Amino acid sequence: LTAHGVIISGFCKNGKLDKAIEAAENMVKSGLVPDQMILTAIMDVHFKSGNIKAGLDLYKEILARGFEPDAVTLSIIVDGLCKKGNLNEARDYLCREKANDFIYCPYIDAVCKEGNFSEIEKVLKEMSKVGFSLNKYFYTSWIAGLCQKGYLVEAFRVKRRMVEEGIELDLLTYSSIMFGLSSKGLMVEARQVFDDMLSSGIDPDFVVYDILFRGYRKQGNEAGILGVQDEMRNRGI
RNA sequence: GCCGGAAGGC
Repeated sequence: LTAHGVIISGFCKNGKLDKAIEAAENMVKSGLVPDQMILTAIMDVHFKSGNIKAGLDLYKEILARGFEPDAVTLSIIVDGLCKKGNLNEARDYLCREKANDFIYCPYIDAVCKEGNFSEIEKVLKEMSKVGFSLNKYFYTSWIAGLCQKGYLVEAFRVKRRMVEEGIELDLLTYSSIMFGLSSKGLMVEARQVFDDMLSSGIDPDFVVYDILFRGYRKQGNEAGILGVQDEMRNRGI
C-alpha cells in the first residue's frame, strides 16, 4: 500500500492527475483500498487544478468511506476554496474540532489579499478564543497583504508585534516587506531591510534580489542594478 | 533535514 502511495503522490506532485487516478484505479483492481493519504493527495490535485467540484466530490467520498477528515484534508479544502475566492464557503471548514493553526493559514492569506483587515482582527480573536496562537505564516501573510496594499506603517507594526512574541522573521517575511518598500520606491529602506536579513543569517534567494533589481530599475538606478547583479553572481544565483 | 498528503513573498 505504501508503495502505491509513493507512486500516486509522485504523480500528483508532477501534476499528472490522469496517471495518478489511473494508478489508483489499478490499485483498486488489484484489491487494495486507497487510504486517506492517497485520496487526500488526489483531492489536492483537483483543487490545485481549479476543479473545486471534483475536489469536494472526492471529499464526500472520503467521508463516505468512513475516514475522519483530519487537519491536512481540511486545510486542502480551505486552501482550494480560498484560492477560488470562495471565502464564505471556506469558513465552514475552519471551526471544527480537528482544526489546527495550519488550517487558518490559507484563509488568512486570502483575507489579507482581499485587503479585508477588519476580518483579520475578527479571525484573530476567534483563534485565540479556541486556543490557537499566531504563527509565523499567519504573520507573514498578514504583513505581505499589508505591504501589497501599501500599508507599510501597519506592516511594520505587525512585524514588531511578531518580534515581540518571539517569532523569527524568515526569508519570506523579509522579502514581503522589501517588496512593499521597493514598490513605493523606498530603495534605501528596502536595502536596509535586506541588510538586516543578511545579518540575521538568512540567505537571500532569487526572488529577493529580483525585488531589489526591479526597484532599482524603476528608478533608473544604474549603480543599484549593477550592485545587485554583482551580488547575485557572487552568490551563484 | 527529506525519505507517501496541506499553507506564506516576485
